[in-house]
Amino acid sequence: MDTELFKEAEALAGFFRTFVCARRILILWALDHNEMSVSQIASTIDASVQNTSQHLQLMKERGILVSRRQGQTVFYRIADPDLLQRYGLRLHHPG
Amino acid sequence: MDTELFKEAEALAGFFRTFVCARRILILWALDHNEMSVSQIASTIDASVQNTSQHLQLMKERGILVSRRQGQTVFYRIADPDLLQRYGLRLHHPG
DNA sequence: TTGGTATTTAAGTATTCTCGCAAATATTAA
DNA sequence: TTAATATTTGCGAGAATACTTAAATACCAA
Repeated sequence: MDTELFKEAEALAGFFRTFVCARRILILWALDHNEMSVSQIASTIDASVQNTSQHLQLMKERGILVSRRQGQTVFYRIADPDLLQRYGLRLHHPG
Repeated sequence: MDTELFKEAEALAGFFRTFVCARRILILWALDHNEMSVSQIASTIDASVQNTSQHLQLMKERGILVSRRQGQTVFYRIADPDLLQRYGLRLHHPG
C-alpha cells in the first residue's frame, strides 16, 4: 500500500468531514454568494450563536470560509465561489 | 427554519459521511472503472478482509456500490460511474 | 457428508464529534 | 470606567464510528 496514496486519501477524508454535519451544510447554503454575520447565520439555520461560531471557526480553519470584522460584527463568506458546485453540495430542490 | 431544508441538509450530510474515512476513499479509487472482489480490495488498500467487507456493506447500503456474486467470490463496483467526478473525489496527483 | 475458501456478521473497545452551558474576549458608546 | 452588544472559547456529556477479534454463513469440490 502506497503511503502517499494513503496520505492523500486521509487528507481528502478530512476535508469531507466538513460536510457531515447538517448545520454546516445549511451554513454553506446560506452563504452561497452571500456574506453574513455570525448572528445572522445563527438565526437563519436556527442554531445558537455559540454553536454557529464553532462551526464557522472549523470551516475557516479548513480554508472553506474567510471572515472580516467590521466593528463588533464578524462577517463570513465562502472562500471559493465554486465550492458548492465542485463538491456536489448544491441544494437539489431549491424553492 | 424550514424543516424540508433541514431534512435535505441532513440527507446530504449523511451521504457525505461515506467519504470521511480514508479507507473508503481508497476503495473508491480502486473501484474506479473496475470491478474487484472483496479480498482483492482488502489487499489493495492494505486492510483486513473483515474491515473491508464492513466498508463495502456500508457503501452498498447507501447505494454507492453494487455487488454480484460469482461462486464463492463477491465482486463490487461503483453504482454511478460519474460519482467520483460529481463529488470531487478524484485523486489529484495520479501516479 | 467433509473440508477448504470467500465473505459476512457480532460484540467490545477506543476514539472522535456535536452540542449545551458557562465564562471570557472584543468592540463601541456613554 | 461602566455598560451593552457581538463573538469566541473551554469544558463535559452523550452519540456515532472505525477497528479488532472471533464466530458464523455461503459456496464449491471431493
